[in-house]
Amino acid sequence: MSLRHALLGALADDPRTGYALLKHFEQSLAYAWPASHSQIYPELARLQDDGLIEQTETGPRGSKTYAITETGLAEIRRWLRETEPDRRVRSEAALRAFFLWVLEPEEAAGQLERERAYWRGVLDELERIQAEPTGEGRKARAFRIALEGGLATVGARLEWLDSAIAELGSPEWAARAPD
Amino acid sequence: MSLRHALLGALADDPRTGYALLKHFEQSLAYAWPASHSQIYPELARLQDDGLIEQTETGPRGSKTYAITETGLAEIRRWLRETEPDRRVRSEAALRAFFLWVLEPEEAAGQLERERAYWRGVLDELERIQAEPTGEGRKARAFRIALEGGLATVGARLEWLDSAIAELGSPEWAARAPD
DNA sequence: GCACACATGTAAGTTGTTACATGATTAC
DNA sequence: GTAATCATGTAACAACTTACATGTGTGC
Repeated sequence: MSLRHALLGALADDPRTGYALLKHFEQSLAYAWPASHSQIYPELARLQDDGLIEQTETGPRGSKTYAITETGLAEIRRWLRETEPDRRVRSEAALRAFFLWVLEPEEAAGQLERERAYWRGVLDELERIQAEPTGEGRKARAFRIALEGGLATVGARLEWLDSAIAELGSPEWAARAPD
Repeated sequence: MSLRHALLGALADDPRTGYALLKHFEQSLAYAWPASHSQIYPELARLQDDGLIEQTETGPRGSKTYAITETGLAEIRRWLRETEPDRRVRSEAALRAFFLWVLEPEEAAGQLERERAYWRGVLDELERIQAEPTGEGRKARAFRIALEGGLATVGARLEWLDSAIAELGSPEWAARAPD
């Protein structure tokens, strides 16, 4: 039920429309918990049914603004405090690394170079966000902490890719028989 | 269809029983793609139906040993070469960082300390695996590269947790109103 | 007037989780 | 004998993806 709590957390931050939540997911939360509109809208309806959020406004083009309720705030606090985080991480990119030996070294290195280009782009984007001016409250500080987590992870991945590409280019790989 | 290719990759490495694959997932692949027995066994049956793997042996206690076929090997190569990796990463632990401000600073710091303890354990385990002697072929080298990826990621996460915990303990957090 | 971004929703299918279910061998 | 581990499977449910579907305001 992470999506439920992700939405609750985003609305605890500030009342937002469904569409604004969708954009928020695309821009920042996507790095931790990607979600599409077809998941978000029905879940918002369920959260409202359960009294954890309420619709406070109807805007132009049928947009609906939701705000978290007291019950909802209690629920996200309970989730953070009382439930054990599911620490499993799913990453197809990491999975592929295990099977690099299936390809010839040059081809494997080529794949990793594409990965590097992609994650460089992500790092640039995160650094761009980091450079933007922010407030000084706890919310802004927490956001910056989360952002630093993203930067650390992506930075480490890039360093790893550099060394992995170098290793694939070393004579040991090329010289040796497939296994 | 990542599970399918994860199984194919593991069997390309070596023929294995379903149970051995399950253990392999728990021990190494889990860091990239967790999977349970209730997903693995039916998927093996489907892979066999599709001719990508074949059962080569029936062992004690009804265990079944599978080996990859030529078709299966071609399929994993095709997957690695021709399909774009899904680079989305899902991590509840990372998600929770965005909502740290919802808790009081001391409580939030406590949560991060639990995270730190958990990831230290994972780092220890990965370092233990790294210290084990391995072969020198491409498979062993690729495995070590993947392992280094895990070590880099977990190491970066731990460094981030150290700095985040320090920041939550700083006077700015305690002094300031919730927002 | 037309393209684009805004804005929300549903439906079908796939993937993943949790629980149910069963039986065989090994170590004590 | 009994507990633990080995070994495989199914079923119900929840979560997620992709495709379908529709309508509104803004800028050119």
